[in-house]
Amino acid sequence: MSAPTIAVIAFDQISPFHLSIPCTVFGQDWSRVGAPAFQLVVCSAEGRKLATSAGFRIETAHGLEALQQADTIIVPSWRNGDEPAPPALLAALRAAHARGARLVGLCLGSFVLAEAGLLDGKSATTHWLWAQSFAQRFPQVHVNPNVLYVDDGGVLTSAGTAAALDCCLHLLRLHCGAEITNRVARYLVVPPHRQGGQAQYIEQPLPASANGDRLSEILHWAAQHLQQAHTLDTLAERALMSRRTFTRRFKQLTGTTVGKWLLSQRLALAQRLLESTDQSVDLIASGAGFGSAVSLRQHFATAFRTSPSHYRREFRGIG
DNA sequence: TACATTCCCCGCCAGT
DNA sequence: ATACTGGCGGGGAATG
Repeated sequence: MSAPTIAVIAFDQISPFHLSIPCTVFGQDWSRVGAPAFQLVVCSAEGRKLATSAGFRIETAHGLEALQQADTIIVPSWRNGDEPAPPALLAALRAAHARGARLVGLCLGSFVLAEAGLLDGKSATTHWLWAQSFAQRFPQVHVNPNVLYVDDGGVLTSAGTAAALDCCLHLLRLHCGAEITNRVARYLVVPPHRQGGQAQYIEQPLPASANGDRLSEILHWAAQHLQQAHTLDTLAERALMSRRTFTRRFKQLTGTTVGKWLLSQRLALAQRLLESTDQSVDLIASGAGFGSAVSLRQHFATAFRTSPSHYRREFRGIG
């Protein structure tokens, strides 16, 4: 059986980052970890010589005719969510879909697939910043802005920028299984299967440490002392504010609420402990400030759709 | 699973 | 007038 052909659509003003993700996963020689070879073709609907958004130029070897042989076609992004795609590209995507090719829209590439009508009635995702305009422009598509990627029967879409890597690893997994994919992921130094949505990346507070700002000091302090119990009142007192002012200023600064922020910090710490230690789930629960292991499991499941021990196994690449 | 209790979020409004 | 503060309390979620 010949190597599967993966086609990637380059375009004028493409971001090198977006282009590089599918090229890294499917264009590199992964034989050292046992992965099969792919036939990677980068093609363009807008002429062979293209500018990138980073200023340097690239030249593709193929035009749209290369899509006729592709088993999988990846649209790695688009210039923005408002700009229509070339009709010839849309037609080529429809034709490929009709003959059974797998289609992938990474990041804003989902707009192109939707414009081609290939997402009608299906579930899809896109960059969270564009999710709303996507939903308005394509009401016939079920947008889920809270996941890293969606695989709806041969048509895949992924969320913002780095989620493209999760999506491409998922594709790789379909081709050669979890074990080899985990080895590739390890080589790339990313978690083999990042769980959970992109919601956690939307307003994850990196508290701007304004000088003399009492509040950001508290944030740092609390993040360093997650194992102990915190209540609104103790934190507010520490910040020398009333409870009401504290909650209000907190929301202003971080974009989230005190309870949610504490929870996400605790979950992140629990993840780190699961990844880097052999402590029991019980120990990790109390170490991360959860009232009990049950409580940790509950929150872990809703946030990451998996259990702590499963997450640990997955991370270590035995899954 | 059902329940009681505690805790949290936030609109509202009066005070500074 | 304008901006910020903080007490109150309903609705709701988390906890044990």
